[in-house]
Amino acid sequence: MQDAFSKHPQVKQPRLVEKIRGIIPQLPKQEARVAQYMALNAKYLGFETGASIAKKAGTSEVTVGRLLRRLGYKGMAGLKQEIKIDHTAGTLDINTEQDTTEINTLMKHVLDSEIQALMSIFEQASGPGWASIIQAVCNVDTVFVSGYQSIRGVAEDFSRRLSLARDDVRFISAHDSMLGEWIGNSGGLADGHKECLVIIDVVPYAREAEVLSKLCRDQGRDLVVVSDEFCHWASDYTDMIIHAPSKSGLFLESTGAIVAALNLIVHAVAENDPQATSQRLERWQSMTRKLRVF
Amino acid sequence: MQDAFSKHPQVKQPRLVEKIRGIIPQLPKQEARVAQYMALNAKYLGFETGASIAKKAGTSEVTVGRLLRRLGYKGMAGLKQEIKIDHTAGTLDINTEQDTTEINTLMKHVLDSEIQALMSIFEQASGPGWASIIQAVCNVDTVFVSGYQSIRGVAEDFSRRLSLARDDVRFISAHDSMLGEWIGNSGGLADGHKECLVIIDVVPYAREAEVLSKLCRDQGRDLVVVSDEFCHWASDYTDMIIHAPSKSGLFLESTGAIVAALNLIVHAVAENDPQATSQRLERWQSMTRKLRVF
DNA sequence: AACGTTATGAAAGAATTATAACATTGTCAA
DNA sequence: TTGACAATGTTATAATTCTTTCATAACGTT
Repeated sequence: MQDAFSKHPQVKQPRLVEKIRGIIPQLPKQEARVAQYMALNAKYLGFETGASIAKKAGTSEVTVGRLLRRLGYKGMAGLKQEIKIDHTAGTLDINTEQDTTEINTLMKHVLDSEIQALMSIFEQASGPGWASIIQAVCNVDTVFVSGYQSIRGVAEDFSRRLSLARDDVRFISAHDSMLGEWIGNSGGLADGHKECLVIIDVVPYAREAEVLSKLCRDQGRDLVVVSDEFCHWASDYTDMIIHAPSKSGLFLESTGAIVAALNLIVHAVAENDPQATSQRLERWQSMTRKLRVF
Repeated sequence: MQDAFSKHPQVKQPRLVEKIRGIIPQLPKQEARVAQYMALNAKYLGFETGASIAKKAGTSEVTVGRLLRRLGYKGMAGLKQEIKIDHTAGTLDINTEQDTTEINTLMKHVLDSEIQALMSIFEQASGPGWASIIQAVCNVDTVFVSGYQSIRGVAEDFSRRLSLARDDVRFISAHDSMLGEWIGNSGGLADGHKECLVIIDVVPYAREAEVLSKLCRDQGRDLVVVSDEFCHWASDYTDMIIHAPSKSGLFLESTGAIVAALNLIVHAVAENDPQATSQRLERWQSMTRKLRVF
């Protein structure tokens, strides 16, 4: 696995095809055939295997391997890796071309995962579901936030920051507060009063999260779940879900993507009514100044 | 939530994803994870292999195979075939170019900043100062952690996670606890007892942070500061500083890089004594199992 | 023609991946 | 608790895929 992250494409045409096209003239006959085939079928290359390409190009497996190596890939696996990256990165062509100073392999790998995770988040934040999530958080009288264990703090921070962007944000913890906030109206919302709950939960999923979700829906609140890529329970309760990839090869799962997603939500909510927001910020600053916290 | 104008291939959801989504609720935990992963990464499934999916989903290869068969495919090969068909039929648009998400300019810019910030962190984590920071956190009897305002939660999470990697980690908050932890020995450490403090602080810097830092040094503790790129005060007290870029163009500064840095620290500490760590994890798991939190 | 250089595929081997059989663990109800 | 049964991982095995080595063929150069 050669350094993947420094290779994100800037050009639309996948590098692969470019590279192949450029090199064809200098190739020996058979290899050129293979190259030609690959260029033409670049899209399907992911499904091919060295052998299958060889057969279709009418040559031997060995030749395919040789070409691959000549192109600078470490065999078929390497090529697939690159294609895959082309796909992820192709959707948002970002300039990541930096020469990063020497970083060891694990680090490289982790960094790559983190970047991928980030990209995934930004994709989701540009996707069709995003707007409804933001609306759910904006057009509501009260927003509740909850999170457990290893990301509880992140959830609390989220509620703090969201408070800077809008009114009536509360962090709740079923364990601590016994859900006093929700027992008001005999299990339902007051008329005309709209609420929503943002649950942040990662593996190992908290028993509490699912229970709370059910309760939330039963009482008529909107539900937004920010979770990791393995969360299988959320879709039973809502379709406003953000899946933040967390698998990065570290001792504990990474929470970077979740944080990024939450940051984006706060931003979007703030953007939703910029004027009100800047007023809020001002008031906040003057408050903190009086408190002399800083 | 199906908007007609979206450029997204919602309708195009391939059979595969449908099928998976439908069956997830009835699946056992691990298989559900795999299923979830597959649904989320349907686009890239073509490049994956049974083993690679297993790894990324954090389960064993066998489970993947079982799921595949449960879904009606004859193993990995069968699935790939189906994908290939879907693909050629244009259902899964693996095709890079158009029809992919359009991310607006701000987003692109923010994403770019975030990535840069990440890279900066990873560079620092490979630089010369890193080792001493890790040593400071490892070779010490007690680690204190503190953080304020908008990243207080992050700091708390860090202390929770660090607790999984080593003993005697405590979150302190001068305001809340009045520093009871530190008034023991008339302002100094007991002999032979080594302690260190990790302060996490971002702009606008908390008055408390600097005071605490001074106190910390005066009493003979090591000090690590994780802060943003503007932090001006930390270098007066220590040279173990991580600067996590936070300027990203969002309404509030981004905390992604800080979180990444903290994740890396936890990992490095865990790595420092892998055996002890895995034992700790085990004990933790059995504890949580007894508590039935999950 | 003699020679070296490059191109190529065959066969053997190494590595990876998929499947099957078995063992362990966890879960739930009596 | 205990026992039955489902879930999951382990080990072993088979199948596939990739790489290496080597012998031969093709080509051009002197």
